[in-house]
Amino acid sequence: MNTWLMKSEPNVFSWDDLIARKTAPWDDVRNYQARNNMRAMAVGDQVFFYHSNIGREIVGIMRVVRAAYPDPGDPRFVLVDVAPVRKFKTPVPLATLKSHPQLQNLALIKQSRLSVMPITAEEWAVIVALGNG
DNA sequence: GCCAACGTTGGC
DNA sequence: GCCAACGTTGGC
Repeated sequence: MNTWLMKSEPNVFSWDDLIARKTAPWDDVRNYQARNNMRAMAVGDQVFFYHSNIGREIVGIMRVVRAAYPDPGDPRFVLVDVAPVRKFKTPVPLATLKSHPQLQNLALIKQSRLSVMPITAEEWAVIVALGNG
């Protein structure tokens, strides 16, 4: 199983929206690097849900329930379907990630505009511990 | 609201 | 194929 992080602006699509939908396509990714990461996802992979712009924190964990398929709105890009796994007891803010010695290589920090990125097993474990989730 | 970073577009 | 102009993302 691989692990990932995906960003969404919560005023557009939030964790609570995902809970309400139960499962939802992750759409509007219009960046090739992010798309390539989505193509590499498999059913069962786990994904951190990060609220960008408003909140700026990882709020929970979701899982991939359908692997990449063409975006009907633009076949150059793809969608994956996701479902919630659990919410963090303590959301993990960007500032905490930035200040953690074991998280300095996060693409979230080094490539701030990338919206879909891989997370290593080590980083995953550190962040889950920070979130008490 | 500003602006740095950076990806894309299009003229040449 | 280069690169200037432009648009977008997202932190601050």
